[in-house]
Amino acid sequence: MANPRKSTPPRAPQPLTASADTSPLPGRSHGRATLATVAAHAGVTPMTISRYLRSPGLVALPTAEKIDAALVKTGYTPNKSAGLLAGRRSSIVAVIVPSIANSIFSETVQALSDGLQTHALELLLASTNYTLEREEQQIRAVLAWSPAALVVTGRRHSPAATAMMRQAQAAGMPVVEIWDHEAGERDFTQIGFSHTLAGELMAHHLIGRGYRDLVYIDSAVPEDFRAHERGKAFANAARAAQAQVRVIQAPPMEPMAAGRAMLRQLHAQGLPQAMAFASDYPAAGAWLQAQDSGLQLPGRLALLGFGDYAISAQLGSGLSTVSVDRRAIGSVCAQHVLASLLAPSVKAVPARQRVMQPTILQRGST
Amino acid sequence: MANPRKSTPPRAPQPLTASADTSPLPGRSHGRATLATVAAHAGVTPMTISRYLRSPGLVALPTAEKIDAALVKTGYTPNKSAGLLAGRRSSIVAVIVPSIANSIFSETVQALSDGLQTHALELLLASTNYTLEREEQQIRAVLAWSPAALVVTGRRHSPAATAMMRQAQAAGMPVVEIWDHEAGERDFTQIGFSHTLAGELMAHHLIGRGYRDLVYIDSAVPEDFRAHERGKAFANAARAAQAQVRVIQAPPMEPMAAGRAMLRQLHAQGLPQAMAFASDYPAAGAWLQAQDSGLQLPGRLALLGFGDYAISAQLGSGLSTVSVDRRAIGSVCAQHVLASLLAPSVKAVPARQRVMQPTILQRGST
DNA sequence: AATCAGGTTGTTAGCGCTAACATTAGGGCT
DNA sequence: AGCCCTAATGTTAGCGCTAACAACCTGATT
Repeated sequence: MANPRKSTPPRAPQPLTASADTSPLPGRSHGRATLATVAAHAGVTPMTISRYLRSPGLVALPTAEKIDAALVKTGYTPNKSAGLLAGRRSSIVAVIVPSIANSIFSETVQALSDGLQTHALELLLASTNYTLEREEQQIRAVLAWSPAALVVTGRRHSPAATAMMRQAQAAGMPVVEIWDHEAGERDFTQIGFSHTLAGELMAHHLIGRGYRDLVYIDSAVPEDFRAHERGKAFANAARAAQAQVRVIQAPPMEPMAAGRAMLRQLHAQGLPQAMAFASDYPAAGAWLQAQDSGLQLPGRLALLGFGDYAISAQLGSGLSTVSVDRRAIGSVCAQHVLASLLAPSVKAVPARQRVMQPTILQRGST
Repeated sequence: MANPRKSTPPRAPQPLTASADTSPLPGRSHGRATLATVAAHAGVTPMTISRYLRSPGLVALPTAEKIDAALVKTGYTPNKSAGLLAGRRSSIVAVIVPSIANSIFSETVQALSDGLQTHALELLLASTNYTLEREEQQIRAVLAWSPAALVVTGRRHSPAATAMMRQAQAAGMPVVEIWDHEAGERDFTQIGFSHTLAGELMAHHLIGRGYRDLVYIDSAVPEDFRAHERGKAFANAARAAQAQVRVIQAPPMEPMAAGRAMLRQLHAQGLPQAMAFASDYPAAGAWLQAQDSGLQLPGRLALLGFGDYAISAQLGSGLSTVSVDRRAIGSVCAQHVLASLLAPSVKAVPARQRVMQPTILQRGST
């Protein structure tokens, strides 16, 4: 019983594909063991191994033990391509973000990845560098892998990209837009917040605290639609409240340095009462520049960031900012995808929106 | 001649797999068009479409035009799983990092991704949360997709993980360890630098500038081997130079806050002459805390970070740090992978090491 | 006119796996 | 004893694609 060979000799004729019994090691051709290799070792059919791997409860205990041994001995690694081709069930989730390096997205991706990993889903990640053209290419590329779900950033896409997303969704694939939200009938599930709302929130906060001469420092990236949307809403809300407002595009340099540069420039030409930024990084840069210039915050100048990055809490009495739960976007997205995949019917989890609320985090700079 | 139909009527009976000619739209079963769908539309064999897609020069011009039209009409998207299964050529590169959110790695991943995208390679990304156990799981998971290459972080792996990596490499897959380097015979290509060297560099810098009572604030993460290695080397080098040195583990909190906390604590129990950190974040936190406490830098206390993050250049007269080219690690890795894949022989691009040199970036804090 | 080379397209056979159904062995029931 | 039901395993047929080779059609060569 300890020696399994005792009961194995009178086994099936096992002509198999090729050798696999000549060498005790993994398969032949290109190295890896296949189900057939394992099956030969365990004295059963490949189908039984496949079954055992996916629902162990379906095979008898003695068989299971033989299979376990064979699995270890052969060092079997499943071939997901073959599995996907035959079974039409993918374990890949495709995620497309503007930038991997930008911590605003990387935390979301991390949370998403964590959520998926517990269910053995893999992450196929692509970045667009903030261009719709690249996004379209990337969507095309990842769809070729028949992912279980497609996650894209934002609600603006090229016509071709939208068409591909629609078709994928029609074929039963969950398609999610993260980091954005717009009211009304939408084609896809959105998990995010309204950047218009966020921009208004920023304006109202500053106006509410008495600042009437405002500047919004916009993102230097042309296709950073969400930052522009916040800026536009900020300006509209400010004007509606009779405040003076300018929207200025940041110079295309490292964000914190850009914040410093903008403050320096405005300092030279005349400071507004308050500056709002497209993200906490330039705001932090401006904060540091203000400190270096001996500007009293918020007495002489108020500063408002966006995103609630770690640095904002660390700067002196704190940088006021807009808090958006970056990790929640990722984890809610993971949950949504999992729910969609487990749903009995494809339509059971329709394009329900998950709206998040950005909130003002008032600290010492306003 | 212009009308190819002239010679086509007496063609093959083309029974095909199924319909595909009954409906002008994409395939049937599960929505997507297949090569057969396109072939039916173009009046040729699937093989010809396949050929055209991979090497357009091999098909005649009139045929190419028909195929182009059919491609557009059917909205064909290739099925990479099937292609991989049949052709054994993967376009996936698997990358495993400790953390996606940590900007230290996300910039490397971004550079890697950029490098791969130009050659139509996709990125399968997984994170280990700094545990070898998860790393092993992730390696196992990504190998199931037969990636074209495997990139892991660091040189420490579980025995099973190492075995899988060895086997993959033996089967011809480039396997790369990034963010680390150790002299001598190694199993895998390494693209990174020696953390021992970096730690020594930090100690020598501080000692060279006259500081003799040192503290290294180590990472709070137990399996952040590289930070520990730097700390150990730092301490050894300091002791070898007759300096006094302590290694203290940071509290497990947000890195900048941890830096502040450590400085506060040391301030209470007696400050060393210089503090070195496992990364720029806690160093920046300490810098801000020092400023809030009115501590003169570097007169009363010297601060040395690691990583050359953007913030370090922005803090007052600057935070001295160790510069390591995070993006270069990613782009060199991409180049190496591409070279390996294009190499005629698998052995043509062997485990050649790419050693990078960390350098001290002296700024105002030391 | 027969031969041949080269360019172009078709045919065949699988890659490794799983859905769907078929088969077999045993156990409880009337 | 005969029957049916369930549990366990096997068989068959492909998923969509590509490697390898076969076939064909020119036009040039002898």
